Amino acid sequence: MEKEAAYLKGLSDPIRLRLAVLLAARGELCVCTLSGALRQPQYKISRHLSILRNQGLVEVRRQGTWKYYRLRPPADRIEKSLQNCLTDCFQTHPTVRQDLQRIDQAQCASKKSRKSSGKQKQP
Amino acid sequence: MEKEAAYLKGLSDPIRLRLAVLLAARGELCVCTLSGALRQPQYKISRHLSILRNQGLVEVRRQGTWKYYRLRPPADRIEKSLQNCLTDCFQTHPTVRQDLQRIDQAQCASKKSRKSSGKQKQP
DNA sequence: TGTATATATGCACATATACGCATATAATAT
DNA sequence: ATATTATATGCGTATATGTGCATATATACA
Repeated sequence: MEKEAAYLKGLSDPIRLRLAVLLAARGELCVCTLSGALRQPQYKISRHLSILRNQGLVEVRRQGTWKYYRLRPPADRIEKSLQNCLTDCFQTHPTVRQDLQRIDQAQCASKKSRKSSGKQKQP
Repeated sequence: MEKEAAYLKGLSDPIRLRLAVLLAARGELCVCTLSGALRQPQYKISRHLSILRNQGLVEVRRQGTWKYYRLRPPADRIEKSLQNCLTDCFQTHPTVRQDLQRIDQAQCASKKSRKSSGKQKQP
């Protein structure tokens, strides 16, 4: 039962829970987007993502200087059920709605005017 | 999101997770039964139950010298979904099966020969 | 009253956790 | 090579957590 408890422990911090819910909602997000959405310093987000990663909750993809995090596909019925909960139950939570809204309005580099200058690859 | 994370934190320890799953399966159990099922000292079980209680996961009923713990009815969709997971997904876990088996074979006082002497009320 | 059983808790200790700050690493662009 | 942007991490610190042991509390019974 250690494994399952560890999975839940990964979600047992407010910051990490928000991160997981956002990833469940959007599939894939980079650190700076998450940092903006939660209005938390980048180092804090990076740390929590690395905790989620160590416990097998998320995986990463690199694209240029960005790293895109996503939920790892569930390994069993329990993980699947918990991820369903992230998707189904948490999306209406006020905090989550705000976080998602900030993602949509984000002026993060991956959306911002770098596009106009065309000086960096876009995701 | 603090509240939801705290709920998950309650379940994020192996002992407490097992306790919650057993309560989900059996509805109501006393400390000595749980102590026997998990093969953990009584004080440890009491402590973890009090943690679960402080975080609103369980409630208690007293009957004579025994205290019967049960899951608190879910307060929202999230808690409901998580409790469903305890009931649906965890019941086949080897550890849980063993714990349940020990409950059934329990020689705990609430099942034992006190009944024959009739000296204490039975649950 | 005193005894037995069930449950809870004070205490000390070791370990884990979350945090902020500064800085390191990595990729890209000039 | 240098600068810029994105991300990760070492360090110190404060707090939380889980544990074991001993003991306290509470109820029931003789």
